[in-house]
Amino acid sequence: MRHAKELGILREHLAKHGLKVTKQREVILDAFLRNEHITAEQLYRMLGRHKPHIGLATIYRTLNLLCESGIAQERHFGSQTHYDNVVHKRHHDHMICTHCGAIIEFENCDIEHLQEEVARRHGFTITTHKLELYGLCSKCKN
Amino acid sequence: MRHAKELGILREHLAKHGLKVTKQREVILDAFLRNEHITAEQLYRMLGRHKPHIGLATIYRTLNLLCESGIAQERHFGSQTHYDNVVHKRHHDHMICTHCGAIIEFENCDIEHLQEEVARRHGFTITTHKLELYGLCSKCKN
DNA sequence: TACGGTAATAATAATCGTTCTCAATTAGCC
DNA sequence: GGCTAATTGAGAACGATTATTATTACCGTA
Repeated sequence: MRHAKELGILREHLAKHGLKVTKQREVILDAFLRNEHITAEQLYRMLGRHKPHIGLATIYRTLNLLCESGIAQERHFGSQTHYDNVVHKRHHDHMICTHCGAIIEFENCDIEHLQEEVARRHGFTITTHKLELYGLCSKCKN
Repeated sequence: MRHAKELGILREHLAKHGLKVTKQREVILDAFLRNEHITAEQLYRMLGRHKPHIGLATIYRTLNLLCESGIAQERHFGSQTHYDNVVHKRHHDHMICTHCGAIIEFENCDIEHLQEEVARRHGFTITTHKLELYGLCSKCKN
């Protein structure tokens, strides 16, 4: 079975809240984990011809469960909500080209350390963060 | 006249794009600048009993103009879009308590320098950025 | 000051992403 | 296997934002 680790995390989260493990939830988890980040709509189309048809509402419900259990993280970008895979992949931030829409990922430990420092100074405990740089990518500078 | 500087910026932006200066735009700009950050809905209620009634659509249109001209910056938070005043106030980022919803502002030059460095490494030119730290504020740690 | 072209407005309808409702189905414990 | 509560899919509903449209306001020019 693929994604055994994440399936375990999800099962545990469901058990802890008296919820049930269903075929749909397993299918959605599996499809979700094949991508870095994805929207509900994309998942819906991706699972379009799956044997038991999966409704859009179920996908939204399940993505929310994945967020609660720490497998996914939601990010508001444009009009849609994107869901990031945060288990296998290290945390990363984004540079977004305001001209062509390109998204460049990066990670920087120094920045994260400074964030921790700022938070400590305010008695704040960080659980997660979001950093987005907007501007022009190398191709669009002309 | 209050907010003469920002009015000048807006007028210039409008002129450059063949758009017109209207009473509504001046009123909305003025009301917008009285706050650190605000939503379209809040502005709408705030201007509810203004002499020429101002429609919600006009507020959205004008806020978009303010963003284009660099006077405002939009931020997606929860389901609504918040608009930040960025002319008088220095750029600042936010710590958001996921328990009580408190928003703590901060600014940190070192982080911004590191952002520039990362961007340079990717041939990216930053025009603006957004940094949000999520977690628990000092009051909610219990 | 009046004119004329064009943009802006208010009201409303429409759109889009997301959530809710509800009857039918299914998981998980006895 | 059967009970009970959770889950599902379909479509309606929702809320924030944008488009439409007839009317009004701006502003350069005469």
